[in-house]
Amino acid sequence: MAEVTSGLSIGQVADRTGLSVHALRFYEREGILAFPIGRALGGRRVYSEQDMEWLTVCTTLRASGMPLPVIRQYADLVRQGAGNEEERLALLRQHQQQVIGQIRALTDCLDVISSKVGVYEDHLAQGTECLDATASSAGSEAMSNRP
Amino acid sequence: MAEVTSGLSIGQVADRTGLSVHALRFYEREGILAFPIGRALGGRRVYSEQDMEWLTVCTTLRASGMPLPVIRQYADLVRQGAGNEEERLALLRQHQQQVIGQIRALTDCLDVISSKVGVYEDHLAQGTECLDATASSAGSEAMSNRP
DNA sequence: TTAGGAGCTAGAGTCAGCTCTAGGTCAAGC
DNA sequence: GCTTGACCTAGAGCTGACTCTAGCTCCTAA
Repeated sequence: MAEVTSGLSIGQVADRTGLSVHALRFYEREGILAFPIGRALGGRRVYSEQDMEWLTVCTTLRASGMPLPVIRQYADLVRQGAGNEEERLALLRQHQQQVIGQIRALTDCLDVISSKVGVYEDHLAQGTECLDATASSAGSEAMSNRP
Repeated sequence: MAEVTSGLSIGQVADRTGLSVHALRFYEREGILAFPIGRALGGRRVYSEQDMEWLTVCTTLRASGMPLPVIRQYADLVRQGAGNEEERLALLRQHQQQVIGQIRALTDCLDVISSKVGVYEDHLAQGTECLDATASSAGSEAMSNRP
């Protein structure tokens, strides 16, 4: 394999992606990177534009909760080259649905949390004590639902 | 301490909350539960309505990413009783902001993922091969931005 | 020419959040 | 009386995703 002379060092890539140097090496070992990283004289890694783009994709997938084994699967498909686009699309669509689900779940949690915040704000504004031990609006609602 | 006779067994609570029996015991050991769980003859746990409400709060907080040490902090405040409502409110508000941040971040990720899904769909619909090796829209955009 | 800094590999360690195991109690049903 | 099943405690083990260490190389600048 020819030695690469232009590109970014692992430290520069760490700075730009926000990943640690350790994590970058770890990703490579784990087969998360779609393309073999070039090497300079002395065996140092040299990252190309394409590698940076791929890392951006990886960090997006990771940040949205895709596990490393699934990212590796996707990287494998990309590495194999043209012809498996349906599979890649299926994988992405599945993750898309999961992210939509995550957002929905978080939004539901946010509603509960916001209503608890509201309950505490009201109590504090009125200078009253919280009657309910957990000051949970769910609790008070459950109470008021009783006959 | 008096023995409790009415309430739910740990198995029933596990069924209702979706937490495992192991997790319920673990939470108790870790001080996650705001109130001491009653015990029946033989030392078996008996969960009250209040415990169930608290567990609902806990699962909401956990599901939205609050770490166990923070939930314990909150439980400590609740255990201490009235007088620290400002602290509880501050803790909840901080978490509320974090959840809002999480939703925003996930929404950003979803945009990227959806645009990649779109790219693949277009390629497959047109029967063309992906020119870009990662088939990333970000990649093609970067290309078209070049002079 | 030597000190410092960035990089290398292989492999061990860490952390959160459970999850499981071993070895026991206890109540109900056959 | 015996088995079964749900529960108990203390503590070890597991998983995912890094993160760190030891011991090395290589380049650059004083």
